[in-house]
Amino acid sequence: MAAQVEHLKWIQGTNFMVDGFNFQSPRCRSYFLTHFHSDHTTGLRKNFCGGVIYCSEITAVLLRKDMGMPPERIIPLPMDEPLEIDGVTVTLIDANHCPGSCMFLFQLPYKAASPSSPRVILHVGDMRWHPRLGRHPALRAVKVDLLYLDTTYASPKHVFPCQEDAIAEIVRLMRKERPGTLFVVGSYHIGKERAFLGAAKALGWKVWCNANKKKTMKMLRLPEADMALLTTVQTSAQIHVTFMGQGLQPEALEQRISGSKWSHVVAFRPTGWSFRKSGGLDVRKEGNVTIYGIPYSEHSSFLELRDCVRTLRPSRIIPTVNVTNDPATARAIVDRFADLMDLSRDKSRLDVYFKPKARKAQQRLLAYIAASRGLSCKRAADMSPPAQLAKKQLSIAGFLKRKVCA
DNA sequence: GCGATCAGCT
DNA sequence: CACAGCTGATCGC
Repeated sequence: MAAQVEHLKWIQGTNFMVDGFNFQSPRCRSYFLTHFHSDHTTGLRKNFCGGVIYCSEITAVLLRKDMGMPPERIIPLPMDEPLEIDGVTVTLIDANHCPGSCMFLFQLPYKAASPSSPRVILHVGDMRWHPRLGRHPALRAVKVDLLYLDTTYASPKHVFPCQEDAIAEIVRLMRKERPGTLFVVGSYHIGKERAFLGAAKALGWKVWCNANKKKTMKMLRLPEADMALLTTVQTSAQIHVTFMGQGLQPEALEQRISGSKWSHVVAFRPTGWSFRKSGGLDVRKEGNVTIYGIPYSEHSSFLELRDCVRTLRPSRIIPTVNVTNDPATARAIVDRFADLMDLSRDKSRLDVYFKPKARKAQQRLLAYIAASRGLSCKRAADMSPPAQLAKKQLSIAGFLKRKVCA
């Protein structure tokens, strides 16, 4: 979850906001949306009037047809084409996260930036890094000063295979099942499409999804051949697509095959969190229901993050995910992350912010910082009671920044 | 009472 | 724990 913290949304030195629709300001008339997931559209409604919204063409279709936003507020931008907005050169680069997702590369004019402030800024939104991104002409042409990074898996324990291998694993598991088995693949409103389409393609099977999901998928400009795999007639498909939440509960799966021609149901939960270091399968069996966790991820693994940072060599990084967590995660970002990413401490800095109203997490983070920087826990706890922390957001953020980056 | 926001859960 | 997104509680009007 991208934390709802204003510092992570403003692009420094500009009047631009990225995925920050809940932070309206007269200073900002230009909003940028990286992709159409609800935690990035927080504060955005169809009658949003904070300013114009720049996004990819696919995201623009979703804003119009799925959210019902009037087209005149939306400015769809093509990928890979530098354009000037308010004197800043903006380039959209595919973020390899979900359909329509993009990163924004901002290049500020020299005159606007003071020598110490960043001139080249990359906000990745949510991203799955791939070595090919390091060869992208727009990225090769610049030296990134400031990188807003999707640090969802910013710890060395998060290793998982590429998507192709994760899909191959789904296919292998489907092939070895007995006849009469229905397969169910979990999905989000947008996302995980390659997991079920890839498996269906490999096996030559049809995919059922409900009418809503099909309607959404029509907006994603998927290849004709992929769309042809879809059917809304349940009995003609051996693979069903369902929402990752309730749809993958054993009771819901049981329900799905009760009274049907299927005797068993095997479901797949495609998420990076399901990776097992032991190499063993993440599997849950209950009667005629089997649920596999598949390490199919739409965020970068730790090694991919490291490759990203080593390729781009940014002067500074602002983590946008996982900044609200417990002491162990804070340590991962502040210490281990910096070490393993091979950043030189004098030239690079990691800014750590926290969610103003995440009271428990906030207190734990303060306690951790106090402990690790030689302050007493008591002192940190005494600084402000939780209710006042929200009001003191700026000064506390400053405190954290000084302490963590010292 | 309503919409917005948030913690908690999966 | 996190993902994305739902639910129910709480806040402000």
